[in-house]
Amino acid sequence: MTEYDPQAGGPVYDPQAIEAKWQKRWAEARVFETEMDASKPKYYVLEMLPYPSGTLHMGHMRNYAIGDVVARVKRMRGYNVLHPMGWDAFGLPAENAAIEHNTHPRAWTNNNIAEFKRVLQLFGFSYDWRREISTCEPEYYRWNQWFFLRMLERGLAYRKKSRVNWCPKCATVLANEQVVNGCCWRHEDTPVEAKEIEQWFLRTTAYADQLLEDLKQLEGGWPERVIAMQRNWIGKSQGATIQFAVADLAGAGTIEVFTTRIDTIYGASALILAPNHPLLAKLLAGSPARADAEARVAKMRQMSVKAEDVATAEKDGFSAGRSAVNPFNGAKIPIWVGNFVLMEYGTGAIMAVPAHDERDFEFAAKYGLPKPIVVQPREGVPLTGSTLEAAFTEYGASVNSGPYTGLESAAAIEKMAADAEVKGFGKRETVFRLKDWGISRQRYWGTPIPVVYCGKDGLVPVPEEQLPVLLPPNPKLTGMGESPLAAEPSFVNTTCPRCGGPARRETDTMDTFMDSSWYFYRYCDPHNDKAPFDSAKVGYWFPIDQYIGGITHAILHLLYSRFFCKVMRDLGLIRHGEPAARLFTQGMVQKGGVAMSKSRGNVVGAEEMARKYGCDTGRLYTLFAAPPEKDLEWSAKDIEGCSRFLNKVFRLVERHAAKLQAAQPTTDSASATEAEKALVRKTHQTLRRVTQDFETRWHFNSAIALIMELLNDVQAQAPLEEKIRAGSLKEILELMTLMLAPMVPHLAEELWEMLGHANGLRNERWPEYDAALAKEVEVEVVVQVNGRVRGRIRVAAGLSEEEVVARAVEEKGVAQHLDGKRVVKRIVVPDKLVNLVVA
RNA sequence: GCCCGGGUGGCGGAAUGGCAGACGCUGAGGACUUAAAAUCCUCCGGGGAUUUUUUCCUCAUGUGGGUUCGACUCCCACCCCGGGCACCA
Repeated sequence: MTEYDPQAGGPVYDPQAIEAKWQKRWAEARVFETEMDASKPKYYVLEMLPYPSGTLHMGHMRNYAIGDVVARVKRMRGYNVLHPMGWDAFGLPAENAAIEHNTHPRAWTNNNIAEFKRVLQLFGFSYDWRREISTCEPEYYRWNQWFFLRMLERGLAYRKKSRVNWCPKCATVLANEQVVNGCCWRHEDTPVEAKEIEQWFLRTTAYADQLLEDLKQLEGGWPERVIAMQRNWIGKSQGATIQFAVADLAGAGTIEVFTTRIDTIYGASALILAPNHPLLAKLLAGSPARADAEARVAKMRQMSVKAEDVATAEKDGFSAGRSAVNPFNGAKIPIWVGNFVLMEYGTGAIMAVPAHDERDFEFAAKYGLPKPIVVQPREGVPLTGSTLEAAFTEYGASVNSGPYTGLESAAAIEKMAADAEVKGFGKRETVFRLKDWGISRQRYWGTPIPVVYCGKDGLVPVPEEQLPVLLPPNPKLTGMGESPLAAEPSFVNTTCPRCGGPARRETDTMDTFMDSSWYFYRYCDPHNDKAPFDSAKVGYWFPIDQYIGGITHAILHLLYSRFFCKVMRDLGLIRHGEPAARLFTQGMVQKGGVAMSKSRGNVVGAEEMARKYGCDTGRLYTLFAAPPEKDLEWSAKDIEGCSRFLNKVFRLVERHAAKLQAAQPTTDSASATEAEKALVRKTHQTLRRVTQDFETRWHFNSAIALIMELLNDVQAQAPLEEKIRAGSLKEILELMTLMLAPMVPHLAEELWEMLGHANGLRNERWPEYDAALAKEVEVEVVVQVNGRVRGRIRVAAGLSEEEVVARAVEEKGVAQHLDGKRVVKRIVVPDKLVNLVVA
């Protein structure tokens, strides 16, 4: 590794040689392989598993660098650390790439995995590679199928028709993300249609309340915004459902309406149904407006289901020609159909209260419906029908509301809901925004859904002993039409497990979020072929102590994982109710203001950086350039600075190492010079603050800055060998090395060896700072007059208040500002500051 | 519209009620060198005064108020930027 540098007269820092050397030693000594060990506290640190997509760039690298620092610090702290890595290997990009390059998704995926793994290993991340998993392997996905069957047994998996985005040219379902400006992403002139097709769903709504409630357990451990986003997504509303009888139509029954503002029901001037409301056909039967109405409904149904299109669409509606009866006062109100009423939420019908709801106001204004006022603001100008310019949606006092007139809104809601229950035309209800999780995908590269359809027995689950249902090896992939599995007769045609007769397999595959919902349990027991995992092993390692990943997964992956966790707990497989005690969402690495990604073509390859500067420098850069939770803009110049720093550290140690190898580190300061004492003090102060930054704040950027400062202080003491005795210098350099070890592990190992240690860092513990050595003997105290800095004095640490003030008032700049004035108050912060308040 | 973040030099950022701008980058000047690279040293928020390589004053952390001896930090209101959800009844 050591080339001779004629200028410096010694070996130069050669990161590639050092890194290869230590990675080889770590592998030989199996340093990062972990087993259960009851004698140590456990620590499970995990970075979200990557989708292997080609180039491993600095954005990926940052994520793993953060996790690796945590893993290495915890090891130095004496924890038994589980730190695994695997591959989220199924998914659409592999299938599209396979079509484009005329290859097989498996070949494409495995190439990418090999590439990712090679680069991760080049960076020396401290993974236990024996635990590696790949979700596209049958040994893994058979357990997706197993979980699916367990959910099917419990009624948590079911089939239903649902409204989806449909491209008529592709003849397939599109994800919301694949709808661009209302059209198919591949056929930009083809509007996406809303279509109802049969799909598999997982009943996430069965856990809506728990998913919401348990967020409280995560407070403090998860970022607030992730908790807020999940709460938002689950969207709990409490209210009441009210039954409105249909007037003048025998046998039409009642229309159910959900409302959170039952107190405004006396102001309802219409009922509005969703265009696909099941009762609509009955209401329109025999009506003269029927043909026209059906055409309008058909048009409304074609509207895109994309959220922002729906939100901005103009309100549209028509009268159904019928009326309903307000159960509170018997008033007849007309029934309308409106495009803004969603069948998917609540009951698919609303009561329109134009005076007290913005949407209803807009609808009523367009169609000339009355806007009776039934709530008045508690203060300010009362509302009148002629001056009402916008809906008043706040709480106030009920008016024109029969027996409830005069009640405050909250009291009216309570009383009216209770009365509705007593009288039997309504009940209190809680509604969630969360929908069941649609998992069917008409794609090849995913887990086959393990059910068959038999002409005689109907839907039959594949028996557990027949798992895995394997993907057919050589599919015809076109990216069009239904699932590629449907075109494989050898896959589709099977026998019914129940009657032995001919049957068809389900040809849809599972959403790949299934794969990533439970992968972290598999790491605990990756080669189990009898069960997804051994509960005892998971019991030892779980919950994940620290989960690290991008904010992009704040809802989908993390919500599905939480759902799986609760289902698994109810299946008796695990005992905990939340998968991860702490979550950290790191910022993205950007270039040109946008996240690095292959599709944008703005990636800076991690390998390229490792070749140019060494992987330790690459790691240090991502840790130093910004606090880990913030986005960071890639800078080629800043990484140069990090490289300079590590070079300086290397040269410093290299220059003195030979003389220090035999020395004993010493903390004896009796005969030390002032410079030496100051440097030892600085070292221990740095250690104290770096320890804090690692343990409690994760301010790696500040920790690195502190070590840089220490290095600058050491270098300011030239010539070092004259000013600092060998024992002290060794102590200083060793502590510096240990502090750097979690962030630049290869260089730290090399420095440690240069300092005379033969056994590497693997058994070294994180050092404790020495409070006595860190203590300042002399401090600079700031002197303020009326809160403004007027001078600084150097005094012995711990000097009494009286003495400090006595010294302070003598200070030239201070005295000048005190001249002729009376000190009315003085504030003394020991060893820090004096503030004299003068009148 | 609702819910989260966030606004500090030329740039990334530091400072968790006590010296605003640590540390790094960029830039300027210098040393070494035949030269370059590397390395090392000095300076680097604005305005002003001054006895001008000195000493000091003053303004400055999105804006305006407030609390406090003291506010980048806490409170209130507003502006701007980023993200999430969005006819959710």
